[in-house]
Formats: sequence, C-alpha cells, structure tokens
Amino acid sequence: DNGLSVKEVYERLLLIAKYAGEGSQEKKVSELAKLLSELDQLSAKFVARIVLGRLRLGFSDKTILDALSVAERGDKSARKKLDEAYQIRPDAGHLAAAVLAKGLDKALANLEVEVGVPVMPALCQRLNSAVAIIEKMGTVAAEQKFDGTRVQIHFRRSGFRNQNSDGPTNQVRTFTRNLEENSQMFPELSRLGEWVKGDEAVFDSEAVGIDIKTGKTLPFQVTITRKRKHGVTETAKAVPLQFYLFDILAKDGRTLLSEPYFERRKVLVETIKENKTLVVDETHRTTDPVELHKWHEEFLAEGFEGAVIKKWDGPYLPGRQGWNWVKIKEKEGSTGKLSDTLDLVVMGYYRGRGKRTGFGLGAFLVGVAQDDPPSHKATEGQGKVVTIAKIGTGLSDDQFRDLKKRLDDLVVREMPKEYEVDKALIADVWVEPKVVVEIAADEITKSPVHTAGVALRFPRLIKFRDDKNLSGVTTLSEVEEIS
DNA sequence: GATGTCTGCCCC
DNA sequence: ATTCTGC
DNA sequence: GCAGAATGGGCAGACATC
Repeated sequence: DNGLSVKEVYERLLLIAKYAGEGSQEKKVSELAKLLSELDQLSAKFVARIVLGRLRLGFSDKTILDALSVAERGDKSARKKLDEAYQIRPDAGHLAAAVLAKGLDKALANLEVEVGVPVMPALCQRLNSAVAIIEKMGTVAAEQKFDGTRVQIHFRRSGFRNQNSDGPTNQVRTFTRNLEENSQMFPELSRLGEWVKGDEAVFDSEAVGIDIKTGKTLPFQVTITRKRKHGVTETAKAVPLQFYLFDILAKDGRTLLSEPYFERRKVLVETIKENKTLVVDETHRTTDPVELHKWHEEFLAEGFEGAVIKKWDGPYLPGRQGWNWVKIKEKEGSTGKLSDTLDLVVMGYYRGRGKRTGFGLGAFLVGVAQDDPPSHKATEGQGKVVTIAKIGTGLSDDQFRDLKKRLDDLVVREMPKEYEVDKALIADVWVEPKVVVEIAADEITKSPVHTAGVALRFPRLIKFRDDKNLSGVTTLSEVEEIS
C-alpha cells in the first residue's frame, strides 16, 4: 500500500543499525520514527517487532527445517538429514539458500565438520535422580560441572585466513555456546600449537577463571569479566583461565561427531600434551546408580556446580536431544542448589509482554525484611523492606492470573515508605507487603542493584505461602546463613 | 571528566 | 540460565 | 519429548547527560 518493498525496509533498518558514535541514538530514533510513519498500521507493528527481535511467529530455526523438507519432498522425511547438516553449519538461512539452489541431495552431500566454522554445541537435559539417569542411559561417564563459560576451540596449524586479508593469520578461533566468535578474548590460546598433537582439531570446553593466589576456581561473576573488548591482556593476567576440555569434534580431517563418547575421549587424550592451560577433565565410568550418586555428592562437596552425565557410547548430538547428556546441580530430592528455599514478600509487579500481556503481570519484585541488630540505633533501617530478586518463572498460567487477582486488592498508588528499591527495579504497580511466596534459587550473589546487597541466582517460584505474612518472611541475616 | 542509563544475533 | 505449554 | 516463548542476575561497552 505504502510502496515500500520488503527489501527497502530491510535496507533502511540495516542503515539505522549501523549508526554509531556521538548523536547516534538520536539519529536512530528519528530515522526509525520516519520509517514507521511511512508504514500502514499492520506493517508498523511488524517492523517494530523486527527491531525488538520479538516477532513471536511461533516457529524458529527447527520449524524452518521442517518447512524445507516439506518444500522439497512434500513431507518431513528429510528432516533428519537437515538436522545433521544444521549441526555442522547452524545457519537456517544458509541452509535454505543451499537447498533451494542445489536441491536436497547436493546441498546435504558433504556433512563434515569444517575447522573454523562453529558446530552446534551439545547441551544437557536435566534429571535429578541417579537411579533415573542409569535407567535411561545405561553405562555413563560422570564429570564435574564447571561454572564458567562454554568455549568451542578450533585449531589449524597452518592458520585461518583473516577476513581483512593483510592481517596476521591466527591458528585459533573460538566460539561461544551461541556460536558467537570470541577469539579475541583468549590471548592464552596463542600457544595452542605447542599443546596440540596434530594439524587440525575442534575441541569443546568450559573455561573457568583461576585465582592467582590460591589456584582455586573463581566464581562465574569473576570469570565473565574476561568477556570484554578493551583491556584484554591486563584482565587475562589478573584472571587467568583454565580450559577444561571434555570433547573433540574433529581431528586432522576426520569428523568425530558420530563416534561413541569413549572413543572421542580416547582421541582427546591422545591429542593434548600436558600443560597448565588446557586440561582434559576427569571422567568416571559407571553403571551403578549408587556410585553415580556418590560422584555427584563429591563434586558438590568440592565446590563444583554439580555433575554432567554422558551416555558412555553416545554420539555428539546438537542441542538437548534424547538422554545423551544430563546435568544434576542440586542435591537429589531438593529444588534449587541453595540449601533452603526462601519465603519472600511481594512488593510490586511488572506488566508482561507477549503471552503474558493478557495476564497483566509478567514478573514481580520480592524482598526481605531488614533486621538490624537491636543494639544499633533503633530508628535506622527499622522495618525496612529491601529487594532481593525479581521472579518471572515457576508460575503456571493459572497462577499468573491468580496472583494478579490477589495483588489487585493490595495495590497502592505510591511505593510504600518502608521499601528501598533501586531505580532500575521500579515496579509498574506497587502493592502492600502482604503476599508471601516460597522461592528457590541456585546461589546467593553480591548484587549491584538489589538493596538487600545480595541477589538470588536463577530465582523461581515454588508456591504461595498463604499461611505466612510479612513477619514470617526470611530475614536478611537468615539469608546470609543460607549462603 | 564523572556519572547515569540502556543494551547485548550477551554470558550464565 | 529455569520453567511452562501446545502439539 | 520437542520446540517455542515467557522470564531471572549481572557483566562490559556505548552513548547521553551532568
């Protein structure tokens, strides 16, 4: 209607995306405003969604693979083959173009890992019982779960050609779990050639920061400071990394994805010379749930995040597929890695987006009572309620509706005086501190925004505690005990 | 130059 | 990351 | 069980503003 083609809209969005530097935000706003005003109502809605990355069409990459199969064959019979191709080149756009240009058979002919091109990483399912794990998986390998960052390491002795052709050639490329290249982050991998036997290899690993003084692994919050653009070498010195290698996906032209796990481990061990930076992780073969349980308990006691369990003869499968790789974090039978759940009071809520728009509530803010020791100046901090987490998961659709209804009876116009809340967490709607919820979490961390001074990592609702009121809520000193 | 706010095919 | 839900 | 879509804490960077 408005004469703008899809291509034109695409080109204008691309232009807007590329603005940078001083005044760029202003420019982006005005250019997007101009574009939106040229569109009809319906087009404007979807262009806005494109910009926000919230198209909400109800399908994603995997559904496109189904569609490609149907387009070429009239049914979903090619999906398996497409999945395999997608694993070694996880780019639905590229795949669609190749299939339509060459046809299914030619496009899917060469299914080999290409060193330098990221492979879709294997992910873990969750299961919280050693018995269930052995039942589903049979013989397994039990390994420590490191709380670091996933790194897929590609090595080619002859070097990768740089995109800017004149630069020096690097022997190493690395990728995140989301297939983002982050080679610049790891100067310590420049010596990889000394530690690898062979000319080409692709490894899977978890990188963890190491405390220079104690030699112990650092918490995730410290490790992740290595994800940066500036000051890379300085930070690399202050927070050196150890890469715990647990898999090898290709070596010297041989794709290993469908080799059984124990076989890949054998190749892995043969490929790595002993060194301080690349460490092949421990693995323990077992078929016994009691023994598996013991390993899990031991890893937790040693301070690891938990255990990763892998089917002994399983292939390297992309994503969470079947019962191939499984993680256990919390103790068996408990919810959340924290030793206890917390009873917290609802302070306010936020309107939801997408599916949750209809509920009128997408997340809510919870807090604890600040219990100053009585010896202190009695007035200060008395009766204050401070924030410790925002909760947006763990509720069924019915519970969302139910909570909204309850909170509506408690709405107050202004934030209650006893609340202490950071600007970044200002709720859309404030409520009196009457509703108490039981919350599970994995960890208590030092927080820059939550006024309790600490926050919950991976918080989720367990249930409503109608039997409790504000006076029964977990106190700040009790929180410190749990952590 | 210091501080505040927001974003990220972010990391978990 | 965790969790819920439609298919 | 898969695939998708809701949502969490918190880091460095980029840009705006004081």
